[in-house]
Amino acid sequence: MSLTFEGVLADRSTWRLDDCSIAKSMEVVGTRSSMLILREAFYGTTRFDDFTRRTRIGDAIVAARLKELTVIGLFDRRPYREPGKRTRYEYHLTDKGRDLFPVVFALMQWGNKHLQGDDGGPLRLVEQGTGEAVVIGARTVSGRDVDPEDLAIVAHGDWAGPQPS
Amino acid sequence: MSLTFEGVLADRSTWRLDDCSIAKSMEVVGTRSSMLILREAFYGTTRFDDFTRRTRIGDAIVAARLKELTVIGLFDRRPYREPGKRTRYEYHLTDKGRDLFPVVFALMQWGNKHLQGDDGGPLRLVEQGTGEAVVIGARTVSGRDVDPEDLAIVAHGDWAGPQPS
DNA sequence: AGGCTGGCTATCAACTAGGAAAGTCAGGTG
DNA sequence: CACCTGACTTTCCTAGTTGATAGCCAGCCT
Repeated sequence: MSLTFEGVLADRSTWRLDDCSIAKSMEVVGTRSSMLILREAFYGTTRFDDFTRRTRIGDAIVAARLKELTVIGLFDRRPYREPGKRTRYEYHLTDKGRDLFPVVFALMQWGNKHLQGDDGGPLRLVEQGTGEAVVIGARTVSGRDVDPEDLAIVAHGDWAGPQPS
Repeated sequence: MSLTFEGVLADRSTWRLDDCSIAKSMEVVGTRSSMLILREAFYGTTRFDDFTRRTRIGDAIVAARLKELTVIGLFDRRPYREPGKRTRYEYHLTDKGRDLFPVVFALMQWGNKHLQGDDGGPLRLVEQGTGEAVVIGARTVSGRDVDPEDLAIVAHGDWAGPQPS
């Protein structure tokens, strides 16, 4: 499989990628600790000590990452107060953070398949209710699955539907 | 959104994740340089100097990564020879490497939406032929889209379809 | 008031990622 | 044969990630 380039991109020797979104994303969330904290957040964790216990990452790093991810806008920091305790903060995923869902679970899916024993790793994603296995993959906005062979890359603003050949 | 845990996982306080596939995946491909090299590989690049030019990563790092990713089994190293040149090697994605497709393009999708200007970044994925926009997301193996709200996590071997309530 | 607890903060050291630049080496060219 | 080129390799250096350990401080408890 290799992707097809459409339009102005067709000749690969005439352009180079400057503003790569993949590179930018990696600079924001491209660390093990960020990913594990995000994993926990998807699992419903919101409090500092739960993050540290469940990820087994040191508290200094968790504190630094939560701050950083909050500044970037992946977490929303909300005060809460338990009876008899002072005010603390909970960290809730924002929409921007939730949108990382495919990234985090595509990593899990790949690790389950290729880095674990034959059992396929400890956890799996299923649909609630039916229990049907869930996969992270490509589909068109209208909901059809897309075979990886049939994918193409276009430049922004360089596509007006299929061209007559 | 936070995921539901099914079966033995239901009480979050009784278990801790040891063998996390996300952590394992990040240790293998969790660097900017690996991701950019994979990006180029999906774009069809196979040769050393094309990787260095198109990713703008130094040759030392590209060499180290290609070797490492080949050892891990993401690339297959094949000799080739151009007329008047000596034998060189091309790096082709294996199935294991190709399976990282959702990871790489989920990162691109997220970066396009959240880290670029209003234009949404330089490149987009479409279906070849129809030109319809493509998204990376969750669906059941039978092909239905799954709303992130309706996802659940189960432990391996701990699910036999929906239970009577 | 004084001690304790929990959520951070600060410091230090080990390790890794990455850029730059020079070195190596097979093999083709003059 | 000497030279050159392209594909790496090696070395050096800087910056960032991580773990470990210790410190800080608000506010509850006695």
